[in-house]
Order: sequence, then C-alpha cells, then structure tokens
Amino acid sequence: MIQSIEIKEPTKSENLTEQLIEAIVSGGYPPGSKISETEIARFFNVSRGPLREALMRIEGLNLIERVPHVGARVVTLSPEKLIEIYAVREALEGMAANLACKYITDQEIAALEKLLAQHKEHIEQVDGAYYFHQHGDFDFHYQIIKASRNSKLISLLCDELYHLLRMYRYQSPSTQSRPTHALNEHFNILTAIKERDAELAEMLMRRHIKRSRELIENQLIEEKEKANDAR
Amino acid sequence: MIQSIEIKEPTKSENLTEQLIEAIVSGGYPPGSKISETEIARFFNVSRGPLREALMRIEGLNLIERVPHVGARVVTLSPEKLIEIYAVREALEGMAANLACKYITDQEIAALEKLLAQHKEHIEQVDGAYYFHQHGDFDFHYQIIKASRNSKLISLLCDELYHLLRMYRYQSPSTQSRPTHALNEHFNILTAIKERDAELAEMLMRRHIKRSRELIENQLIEEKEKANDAR
DNA sequence: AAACACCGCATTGTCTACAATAACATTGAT
DNA sequence: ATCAATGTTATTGTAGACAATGCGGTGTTT
Repeated sequence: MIQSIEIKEPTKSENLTEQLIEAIVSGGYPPGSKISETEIARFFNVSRGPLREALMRIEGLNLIERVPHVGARVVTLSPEKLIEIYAVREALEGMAANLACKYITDQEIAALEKLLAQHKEHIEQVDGAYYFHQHGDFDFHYQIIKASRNSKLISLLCDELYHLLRMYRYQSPSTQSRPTHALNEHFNILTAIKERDAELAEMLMRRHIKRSRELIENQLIEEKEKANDAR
Repeated sequence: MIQSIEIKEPTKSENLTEQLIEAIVSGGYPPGSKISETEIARFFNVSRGPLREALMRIEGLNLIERVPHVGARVVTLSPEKLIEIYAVREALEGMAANLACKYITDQEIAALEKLLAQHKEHIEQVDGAYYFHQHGDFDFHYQIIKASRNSKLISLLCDELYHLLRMYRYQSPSTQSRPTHALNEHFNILTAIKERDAELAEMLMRRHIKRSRELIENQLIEEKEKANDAR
C-alpha cells in the first residue's frame, strides 16, 4: 500500500474543499443537484462553518452555483459551455506552446518524446483510446503548459479550468475521441517546440485544440438535428 | 442624489466581499499587509464567519494569500507578475477580438466609434492621458470582450484578472502610458472588426497588448540596471 | 554570549446556537 | 374550483464561545 495516500491537509476546510471537488467532478453529486449544507456537513463530520468556506472556494471554481438564502447547486453542463472552454483553451494553450519554445529544457523535451512513444504503444497495442484521452492527453498538454513558465497561465489552465474539464470527461461518457490523429498532432507540436519555432508551435497547438472543439460542435449539431426530426 | 447608490447585496458576506475587494484594490490595505480577522470583522461590524467566507472568495481572485493557522496577507505586486498577466491578456483578448468579428452588432460598432471619438477629444484637449489609461482604455477593451459572446472568456478577463490589473494601476502611479499610440491602435483594431476580419483583428489586438507589455519590460530592465549601478 | 527549551499570549480554526429568509402547505374568499 | 393570503417548517445566514496552532518572550544551559 502507498503510505502517503492520507496526506491530510492541515485544516478541515481545505480537506473538505478537495473532497467535495473530487466528489462533484466524479459525479458523486450529479450536475444540477442541490447541495444541502446540513446534510453534507453531517456526512463529512464537520460543522457548517468549514463547509461553507469550502463552498465559497468551490463556487469560485465555477463547479457550483449559489443563490443567497436558497442554496447551492452543482453546475449543469452543456455542449455550448464546453465549446466556450475550448475557445479559451485554444488561446491559452496556444500561448503556452509559444512560450514553452523559449523556456523548455532539453530534458523536458526528452521526457515528452518518451511520453509520446508510450502513448503510441498504448494505442497500437491495447485499445488505448480511453487511456489516452483520460490521462495521456492531459499529461502532454500539462507538461507544455508547465514549460511556459508563466504561473498565471499555469494556474488558469490547471486550477481554474482543469476541474471543469474533468467533470465533462466524467459526465459525457461516449465523447468520441480521435486518438491516432491527436497523437500525430502531438508529435508535430513537439517537433516544432524542439526546433524552438514558437509561431509554428502555437499555430499547431491551436489547430489541435480547434479540431477537438469542432468534433464537439459537430456532435452538437447532430443532436439538434435529431431533436428537430423528432418534432 | 442618486438613490440606488446603496444597493445592498442580500447578505453580509457578499457585501463584505465587494467592500474588501474595493479596499484592497484601491490600496486601503497595502500589498503585503496582514489581514487580521478580528480587527477587520470589528471594523465592518460583522462576526468572523461571514468575513472568513469573504476571504475565501477573495483568495480565489488571487488578491490575498492565506497560510493556515497563520493568516492572510494582501498579495505583493511585482513587474514580473504583471508581465505574466499581460501575456495571458494577449492570448485571451486576441481571441476576444477574433470572436467579436463574428458576433458584434452594428450598433455596438457604432458605439465603439463614438467612444474612440471621445477619447480622441480628451487626449487632444485636456491632458487626457490619465483619464484614458484609467477608464477609457478599459472601456474599449471591455466592449470588445463582451462582444466575443463567450461567457467563459468574459468572466476570466472581467472577474478573475480585472481586479488584479486595477490593483496594479492604483499602486504603480507613474506607469508611463502612451495614449496617442494606443488610441491609433484602437482605431485600427476597430476598423478590422468593422470589416469582420477576424485574423487581422486578433493580430492587431495582440500586438497592441504586446506593446504595452514591452513598455513594462523595458521599465523593469531599466530598474534592474539602476540597481546594478548602485552596487 | 549564543543557543535551546519552555511557557504564555494572540490569532486562527471549529462548533453550537440563534436569527432571518424563502419555500411549502393550509385555509379562506371570490 | 381557482387564486390569494397567511402561517408553518426547513434551510441558509450570522453571532459568539471554545479549541488548537503558531509566535514571541523569558529563562536556563553550555
């Protein structure tokens, strides 16, 4: 067993924040469901004080919506909102790729190459589509974001937007991915970064994210057409 | 007298949040100073409960930093952090200008033209540099951000980053601005938007923000050289 | 004199109880 | 029968008291 799996944060309020985020993101409290303060406080064995502090923070992450004197609800997800997030990602991660060209180390580049080689194997051998989409994809993007050395950029992408994106991935189960194409695009992005071609890296990253977005947009259009036919 | 100047938010916690943000941004609590819970709670005539809730939210806006069992301090500003924010703005507002080309209405364009005409007058007649930098500049950018119709983009720029930027403007009094050049750039951006040229609008907006950033970077370099000379 | 340990004080973290608001149900009138 | 008004109940907002942690001062020891 891993020993440090129970690294308790120093305060209950912070523990609660993390546990609640995890529960909300993974679907323990489904989108749109009400967050009852008394109920949840009892479940986690804390009083309402720390719980409310946690809720304020989680509200700041846009995972719940609160109405004064009424209560908090888990945000409802929609394809439209997801598309908005992808537009933001396109801008921010494009900038990250650009900056990474300037600051990334050779070691980090080598690690990324190794990472992509692993992804390639996974996709070729086992049915790695799921794995890739859930973990590997984020790893690649995360490493590049980190290499931008811009702490504001990093916190926006990895703190503000990350949990919301995870929530979408948990909730929409059959979101079709395109592992092979994405992997190729990753290779091309890494090549550009390796050659320190900032403009190209940015363009490729933006195109990469744009294509994921277009996939969602097409799904959305299909759904709407289906809804129209049903009328 | 304006009657609705006292539109009280429904809860003390939310009132406090806004008042504290305002106080922190405007320098009432200087950067780096400690936020004493008991002291401030007494000053605002509330108990520590709502105050702590407000602090949690303000921490999420990156206006204060909290250490468990130790306390909260107003964030310290630095040119480096400001430069980071400008890189983020370059990415996000560039995207906003791009999207605005698609969604902005003719009325909004007309309003922006009127706005820029006013700015021009102010700069020509009175010494409008200050006015321009403090209010007019933001107005122009704000309108374009809104026209992007991307609520995530809007909230990131107008909720998450806005207060921090205001804080910098309050604190660094003599930050040299370049009103005439900026105004010309605004005109060019608006022209591109009017012609619905998304790529050009994005490029011009990015260049516009990049130039402001470079101004700060040069100041920073000067300061460092001065520090080296003093050694 | 410097370093360390201990103790007291102040501040933060948490809990419980109370107040205020809103949703719901019941009752009455049209 | 439907709608409105009012009272009840449950939930959220706030206050004050208690517990736990960190910091600074004092005293002792080497």
